[in-house]
Amino acid sequence: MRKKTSLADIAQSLDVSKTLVSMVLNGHGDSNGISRETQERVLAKAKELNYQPNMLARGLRMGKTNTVGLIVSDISNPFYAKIIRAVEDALSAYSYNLIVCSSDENKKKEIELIQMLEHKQVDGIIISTSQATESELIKLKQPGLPFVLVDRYVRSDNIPFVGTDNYHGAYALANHFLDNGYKKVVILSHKPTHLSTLNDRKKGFLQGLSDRGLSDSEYRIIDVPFTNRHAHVIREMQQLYDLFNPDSVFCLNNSLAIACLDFCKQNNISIPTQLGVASYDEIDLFRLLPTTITSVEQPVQKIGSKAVEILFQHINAQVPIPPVSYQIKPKLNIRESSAKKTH
Amino acid sequence: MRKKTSLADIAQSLDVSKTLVSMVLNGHGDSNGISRETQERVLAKAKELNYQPNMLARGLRMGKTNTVGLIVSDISNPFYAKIIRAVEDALSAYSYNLIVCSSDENKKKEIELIQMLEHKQVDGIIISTSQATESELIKLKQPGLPFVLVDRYVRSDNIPFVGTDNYHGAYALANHFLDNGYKKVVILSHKPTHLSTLNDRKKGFLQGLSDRGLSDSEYRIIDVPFTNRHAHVIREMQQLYDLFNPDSVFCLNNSLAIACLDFCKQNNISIPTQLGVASYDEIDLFRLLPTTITSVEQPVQKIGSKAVEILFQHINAQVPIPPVSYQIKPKLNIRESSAKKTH
DNA sequence: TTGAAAGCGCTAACAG
DNA sequence: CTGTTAGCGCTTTCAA
Repeated sequence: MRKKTSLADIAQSLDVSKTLVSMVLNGHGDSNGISRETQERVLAKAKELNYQPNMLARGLRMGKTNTVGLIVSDISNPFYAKIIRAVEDALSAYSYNLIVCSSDENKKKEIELIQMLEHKQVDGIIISTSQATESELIKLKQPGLPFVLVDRYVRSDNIPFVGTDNYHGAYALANHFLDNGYKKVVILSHKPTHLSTLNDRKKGFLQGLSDRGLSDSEYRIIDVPFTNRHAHVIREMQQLYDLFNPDSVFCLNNSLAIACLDFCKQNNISIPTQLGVASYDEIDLFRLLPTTITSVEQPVQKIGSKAVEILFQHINAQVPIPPVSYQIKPKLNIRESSAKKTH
Repeated sequence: MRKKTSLADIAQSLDVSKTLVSMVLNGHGDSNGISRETQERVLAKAKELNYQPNMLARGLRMGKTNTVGLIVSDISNPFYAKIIRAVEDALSAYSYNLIVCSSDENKKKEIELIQMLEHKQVDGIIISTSQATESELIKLKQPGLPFVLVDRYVRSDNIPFVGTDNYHGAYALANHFLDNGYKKVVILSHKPTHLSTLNDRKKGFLQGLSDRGLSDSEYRIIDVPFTNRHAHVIREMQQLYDLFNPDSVFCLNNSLAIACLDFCKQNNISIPTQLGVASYDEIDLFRLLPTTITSVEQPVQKIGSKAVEILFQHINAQVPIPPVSYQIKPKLNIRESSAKKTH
């Protein structure tokens, strides 16, 4: 196992300086007026010795790693998996790579991850935070390290954000429910609800209901904890179903929707004849089920690429630039699971 | 935007050496006999100046980055998303992080990614390769850089591998199909089929059929390209359906299964009464659909953790250790989509 | 108990 | 056209 070849090795075996080799290998040969011939000797020798640059050394020297960090609550959630993919693709155009991390909705873990990324000297961080407030994020943030929030925002005018307009997405869905005759609605959400996404969806939906005159007695909210959410949904839906006798359910994210479908399955509740169902967040299979599932679909591709675009504006900025916020309109996929009520 | 604090800053402001500070901060204070008091002064000052270690510098010096690379064909595929999550969790026990990359079944891209990871000095690489042979991988591999193959292997005794026993998983499924009376089977796969996974599944399934005396005229194989696979599946299934009049389909991975479900949906083909369906690879929703989908489920958790375990055996090995292969048995989820044939 | 000095591999002023 | 030098921030002999 021979030692890896470095710039110095090439320089030495050619009897030139490291500087020269570095210039040539980085394509700055011409601009530094290095003779054609010398350049070719360098290139040839580099190939001969199978030279592989050491990005650590380069990064240390240049203060730049061409790596960004991405933190989400769970990379195996299909929604985040797609965001990650979109971010990866957008980054590759800049020759950047991605360190991904799952925070499991755990603030402590999230903070540790941010610090770890800073220690690894990433050039920027994209994060779907589980923090309630900006203060902790700001405190952590090394001055000058670009942050972009995706999906979830925190009360702040100091950090750029890219996400969807959850409020209006849910509002539109509420109208759709009412249009189709539903009037005893269950809202399936999480607690503690410090997440901007869930809060906005809930607010938007409730506003939608109340704007059409639905009274408080005509809906119920179920808030399940994040841990063991599936089982909680099943149990609480079970209880509420007999008590409240709902005609529809609005699931505030895809995990909750899956759990809700499981509940229906287990209890032989047919959708939509016995229960109308809609989900925030799309899953590929939703449009392929025998009964297709109504959903609010977020433009994941767009979110990812926009987040990267903004991140690079900050990375490349000479002077601090003001943070911007993008709220992209989601798309309402009206499908069979929320068909006009017949019962 | 003040400069970040380094070891030197702490050393200087305390009038001690960088050496000492380094020792203390790495917990080697006691073992180097540094006085309790000095240690505390260092720790206090580090906190006061908000010292954040620079892992680049440390990595350069130590030849170790505490980072591994993971390459799969598409990180947004639910199967890989789960593998990634499992790997991430296993790595976090070692305080390691993960750079993830999608190769899109593209050899050239894969090779570039491997090189990029080597340049970034990752301590090891886990890869679900799209290469046909080991030669290219071996050629790339810097001597001493640990590789572990997951999911897909290449003909080789030189690189450790962790995956499932695709042959027997598919073999078992063939038996299940025959047990339930299916006898005109479509096998839905990809071309070019250089992937060990698809090849083994196909072989195992065909062997299963032939061991029970099914003749060549009683099955058909559809091989679609990777690009635009969904549309291809729909089109080719369409054609074959009328011609061959199959009673069942075995989809060799989850993307193909989704496309197949779409085909059935579009053509109002009811599962399983008109067409039995099974998928290799599980998707959460499969067990929640009104008609649940039979699948061969791979132990993703186990694959991820085992791959990491093996990787670290190699990373920590003083002398080269022989590569091992793990083939984990998959689980056959028999569900409604392949119920006993009645027509 | 502590420090000096060297060096990981690279790039960038500056000098010739 | 090319080389010298310095230094990014850290760890590690070796010496005191």
